[in-house]
Amino acid sequence: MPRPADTTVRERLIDVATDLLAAGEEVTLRKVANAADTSTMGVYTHFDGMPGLMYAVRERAFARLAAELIALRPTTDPVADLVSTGSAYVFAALADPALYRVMFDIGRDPRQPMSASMTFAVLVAGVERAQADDRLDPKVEPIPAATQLWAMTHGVVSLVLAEALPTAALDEHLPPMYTAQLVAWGDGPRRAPASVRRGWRRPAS
Amino acid sequence: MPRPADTTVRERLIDVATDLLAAGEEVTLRKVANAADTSTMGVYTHFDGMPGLMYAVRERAFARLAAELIALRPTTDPVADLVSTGSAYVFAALADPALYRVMFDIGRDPRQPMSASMTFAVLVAGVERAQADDRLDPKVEPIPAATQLWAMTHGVVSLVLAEALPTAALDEHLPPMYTAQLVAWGDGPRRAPASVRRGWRRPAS
DNA sequence: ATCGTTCGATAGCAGTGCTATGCATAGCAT
DNA sequence: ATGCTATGCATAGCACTGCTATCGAACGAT
Repeated sequence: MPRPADTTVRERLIDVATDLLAAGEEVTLRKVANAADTSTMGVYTHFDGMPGLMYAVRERAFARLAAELIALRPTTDPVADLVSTGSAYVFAALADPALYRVMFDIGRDPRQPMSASMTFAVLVAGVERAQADDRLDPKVEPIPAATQLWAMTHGVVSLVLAEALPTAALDEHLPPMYTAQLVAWGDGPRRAPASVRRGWRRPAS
Repeated sequence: MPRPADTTVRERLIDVATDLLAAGEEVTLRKVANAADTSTMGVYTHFDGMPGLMYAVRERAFARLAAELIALRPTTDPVADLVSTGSAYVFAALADPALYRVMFDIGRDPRQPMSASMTFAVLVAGVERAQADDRLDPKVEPIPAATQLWAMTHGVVSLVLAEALPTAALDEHLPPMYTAQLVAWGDGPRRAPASVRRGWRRPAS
């Protein structure tokens, strides 16, 4: 059989591309190849050209994000956990804005990485936990509910990254949006979602 | 005085760039210049290169969007009008997805067109009208409220355009998000926001 | 009519992603 | 151990990108 591909090259290419994004530099074919100590052809043997590399970057970015969200251990307050998850999501996005933009920038490649669904699944599980604890109305469907939380969060984050809203908008506007939605899902009469009112800060772990 | 710039060229360049986006084609310097019946230099006399042209495109896109939203005449139900404005916003975004993406894609140009504030101002005015009619809690601050509506709408639209949500999400998820937020602002006890529950359809005018 | 100034067309620059071409290398059969 | 073969990868060149230097030409003021 023929010579096997040096699998480390593939990882290095994704690493370098991700690092370039984090550094705010442009991700270009030759720059990536050089920094990964290979030639431009590496991008074509391991990926389907530049779009393929960017897809791999998105895939890994979503996977990392999902891992970060899962790393948050559930507490005894599943509604507060839901907010913590959102907080961690926001924190990750702001920690690497260029990467976050790439994650949602399907150029001409409409594929969505499997890992994106993983990230989403964390939200769904969070809603289901809150329902199991009788904190949210059991008639609320978890998937649509998670979708709405995701859309709200992504909406504010996206506008902030687009310079359309100041960074402070995350602290000022996202909590009341969560509050309104959680109340609509039954967290109102039972007890006030104080967790949300406490503000929007970096997650503990 | 010297020779005056042919101001029609400037408009034609913006036209052509916008049309290319609507056609789903890539906007390239030579393509734009050719289609506008001028040379590549036109982009540099009338704009600050390609970024300048794209900024002008965004500026006009926001202005057109603001005009469309203003064209919606207020009815006797200001809360329903708020929803209609959102509906028109969504419709405009879906009518030209590539243009909408460009509107919020600040490449390395952090400037935000004045016309973006115009669009936003329509939302603020809508909230104020609802308060004047005693339909929303007067303690709600219009600017933050409008920001939240904008973020929710943009969030869902953005995820749909990123292929992260199906188009149907606009009909299924945006209305309940509006409902929850409007209820939180006082539209609950008084009367049900039936306007929202009616669904998410194309605005009349 | 003349002049001066600015527009805008032409050509060339470095850089982009991509492909065609070789060549060295790693695995297998012998 | 030794060929053979199929594959990874480097090189060079392609058409294309945005941009700038140059220069002719058109217009307004005088």
